[in-house]
Amino acid sequence: MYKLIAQDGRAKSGEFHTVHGVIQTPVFMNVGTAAAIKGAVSTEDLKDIKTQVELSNTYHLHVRPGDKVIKQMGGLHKFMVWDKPILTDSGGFQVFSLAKLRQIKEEGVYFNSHVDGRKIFMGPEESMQIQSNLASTIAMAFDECPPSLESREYMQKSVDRTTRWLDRCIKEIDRLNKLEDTINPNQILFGINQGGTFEDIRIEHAKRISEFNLDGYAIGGLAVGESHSEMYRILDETVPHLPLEKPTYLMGVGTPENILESVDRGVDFFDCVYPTRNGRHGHAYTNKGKMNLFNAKYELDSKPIEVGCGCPACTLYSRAYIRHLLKAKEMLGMRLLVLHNLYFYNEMMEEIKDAIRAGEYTNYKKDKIERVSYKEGGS
RNA sequence: GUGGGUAUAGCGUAGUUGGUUAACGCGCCAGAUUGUGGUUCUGGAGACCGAGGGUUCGAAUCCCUCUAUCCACC
Repeated sequence: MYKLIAQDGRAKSGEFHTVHGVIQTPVFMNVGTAAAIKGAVSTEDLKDIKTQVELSNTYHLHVRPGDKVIKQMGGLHKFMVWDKPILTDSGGFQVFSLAKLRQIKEEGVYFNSHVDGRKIFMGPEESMQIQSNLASTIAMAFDECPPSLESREYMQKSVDRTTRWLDRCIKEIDRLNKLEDTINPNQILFGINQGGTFEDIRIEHAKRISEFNLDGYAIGGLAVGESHSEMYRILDETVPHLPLEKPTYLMGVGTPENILESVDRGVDFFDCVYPTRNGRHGHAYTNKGKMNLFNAKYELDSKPIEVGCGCPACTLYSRAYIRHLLKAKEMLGMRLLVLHNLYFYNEMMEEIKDAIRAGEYTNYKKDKIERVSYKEGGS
């Protein structure tokens, strides 16, 4: 399924073949939690901004509209009219991010729905069943994502439980893929490495989950409060213990700089809310740093967000107009920024892929980091 | 013309029986956000309290005059 095309140092580029098409890596998966990219972006738009993979969320879709509704509608692909790969996150992160509303036990997690407060139980089997109903291309294992400041003792307990849960996920998805009414009988499963900032726990866990011979492996529980240098240290230590000939997915990361650094450490799948959330909040990513389109200095600026950018926003609209839309709370303002940011990320991933395949990643990375972290954005 | 009310930041308001650097919302100016709870969160600037005079140790608060404005009645 995964074909390693090139390596440049530890940076790797591959082709991941799925029933919904080929993914060229490194790739940034565009986050659409509730089966939609926030900011009024349609799946039609995604074609214009080079989206390869859309990411949705098991927990959120289970709560609303319900995974059984989506199954009856023919699965997530049909439902949202998107025929390329979809990855569904397992709901494990919500255990962590909705921490005030949960109880973790060996069998799984008890949530209170954030929509109507009703009690929900989700364990490895439930998560797999929901993801099978959604019929995503790639399902994620149901894990626990503990805060990085947890004690070593808790972390070890949590990671051991995540391993037992992975075993149950594998058994359940194998069972589900063989059922007659399964929409995507070829659904594949990625395992998730945990261990906080304890590198020995990380390494041991990476070795253990690698033995399961899954189609891909993710690193979770990073970018949750620890410093960048700690995150990079954990990647330095952990990634070599995950299979080189499988996708390596760093969950929830990150800034353009985070991505460039993580690629250099062997990661080739990413996702992050930054381009969408920051877009909704008026921030644009450019090769001259980050811009805040709310700023007064753009009031009479007739240039596009980024001169030379081929995104749907930059090919037509001025900074002044987008600033006005944002100030007036017109939805189009958000939409244009989200389109621009996703295009920027997707294009950067393409550049990264080309650089690795050309053996020029080191120079590319150095130059790109300098550009994206330029402070006086948008001149 | 007569009677009454109101004047506090760009706008709308709060300021307790007169008491140290006059508060709040919106707006304005910035900053945050890492497997998204969809207009969020955190800061900042900005008013010598309509003008002038008086009472008082001390006035946005009390008194007088003026100005502006609103309401009612002629």
